[in-house]
Amino acid sequence: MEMEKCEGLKAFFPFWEKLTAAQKERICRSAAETSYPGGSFIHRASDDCVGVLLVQEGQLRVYIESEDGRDITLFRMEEGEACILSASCFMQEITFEILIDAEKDSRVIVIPTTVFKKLADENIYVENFIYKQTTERFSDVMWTMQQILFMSFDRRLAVFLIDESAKTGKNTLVMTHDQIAKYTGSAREVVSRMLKYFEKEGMVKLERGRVLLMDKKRLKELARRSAGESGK
Amino acid sequence: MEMEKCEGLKAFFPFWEKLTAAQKERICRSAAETSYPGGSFIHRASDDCVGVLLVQEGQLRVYIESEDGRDITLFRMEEGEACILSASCFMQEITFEILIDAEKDSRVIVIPTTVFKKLADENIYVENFIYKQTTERFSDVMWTMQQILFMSFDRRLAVFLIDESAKTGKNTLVMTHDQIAKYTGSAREVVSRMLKYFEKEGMVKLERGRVLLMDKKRLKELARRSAGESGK
DNA sequence: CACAGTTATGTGACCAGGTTACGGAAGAAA
DNA sequence: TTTCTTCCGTAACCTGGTCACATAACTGTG
Repeated sequence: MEMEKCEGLKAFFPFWEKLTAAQKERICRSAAETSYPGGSFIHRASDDCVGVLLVQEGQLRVYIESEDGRDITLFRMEEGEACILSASCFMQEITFEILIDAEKDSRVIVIPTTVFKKLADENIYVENFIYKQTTERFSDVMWTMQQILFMSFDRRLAVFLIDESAKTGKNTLVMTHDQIAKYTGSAREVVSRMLKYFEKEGMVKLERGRVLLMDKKRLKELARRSAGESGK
Repeated sequence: MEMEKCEGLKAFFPFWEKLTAAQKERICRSAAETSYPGGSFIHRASDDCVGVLLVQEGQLRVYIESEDGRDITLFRMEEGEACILSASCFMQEITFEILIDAEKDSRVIVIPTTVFKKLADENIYVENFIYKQTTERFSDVMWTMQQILFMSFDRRLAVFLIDESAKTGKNTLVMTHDQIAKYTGSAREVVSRMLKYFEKEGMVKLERGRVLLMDKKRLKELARRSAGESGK
């Protein structure tokens, strides 16, 4: 059992072979599997700092929050990904606060911050892995920011619908306007307004809790179109 | 001479003592000092990828650009700082494009990307330094993004004026509305509009190419005020 | 100094999209 | 059914970014 869990860890950690037997043992014994129901709150850096999260199943949403409670999704984590930022409290280099929700029912292996910190202090390869991962997330965040800062909302929404459809392999997206707003860094009303317009144009069909993509070709065009071009 | 240059490098690189003599020699010989006049363009990741920049004197502006030419300042680099992102092309983890300008006349030591990449491949401490630095920049960028995404513009501008005054130690900021717009991620007209309002309220005085802070106390209040509070 | 050229600023009109404040419809629970 | 909850629709409004153009302040030149 224990051995099996350890085998699982290997896939997440390229530094695995650089660890001593004792270190492997330590990380292995501290790793605990936890389940979070969809919609539940997992983490706020400043209070708990849960530790490194290894997503076994489900999906997490990593976001930032303003003083007055608005939030913006930085990126999402899926099965097979390791989230280091949830242990950001032990990196002095990280000075911003991130929050994490479970979006779907999720099963996650948690390695406590303290254990991971000790490992990072002992082993440069572990430390390096952490910062390298963080750099990858940096790129994800920059992608998101460029979307929000530079793209008009119609295009951004089209990009989102197309991406989501590609990811799930389906033409029916099961999500609320509110969720879409969070993913696209907008507001629910704005999403509703634009989706209504898309529907009027025949590109989508709306149902409660669902968006059906009716004309992916046109949506893709809209998504591709550079900022300057007209709607013609 | 050569030795002196090397001594200078030490201060930038905490991994210095982990290098072999040959490695020190290599980095030292490849390091070249270049001067850029204020306002000049230094770097675009996709074309040149100059390498690691060590700012000896002056100030650089690191920014991203949209397809239609709008740009947003991510952070600025000052004397004594090392810019790794200008060598981002050798990190696969970095997938976004950054650009760099000299803001003031600047003197910079450039270490070519190839040399640094080789070093990073050979020495885990060098690689680790790179990713750690990048993580620091990540934090800078998140600070900027939170300002842009969450703060109302009057507050953001007040924060900028106060910060700038603290940094230079003067109450007269020598910069144009256009520059301020770039730093605050806004547009020139918007800056002019708001500065005019600040002037009407007696908080600043405007001259061509200058902003004089007349009532720092009120500006600080404005900067501190959380999103929800009123102007009262 | 007169003049042109360049850079910096001022301003009104407009527009996209975020915010507020509702009302109403679709499901779920009782 | 009735009630509750979640989700969606919509109008009015506000902020701030965009566009178009005017004006003012410096700079260099003859």
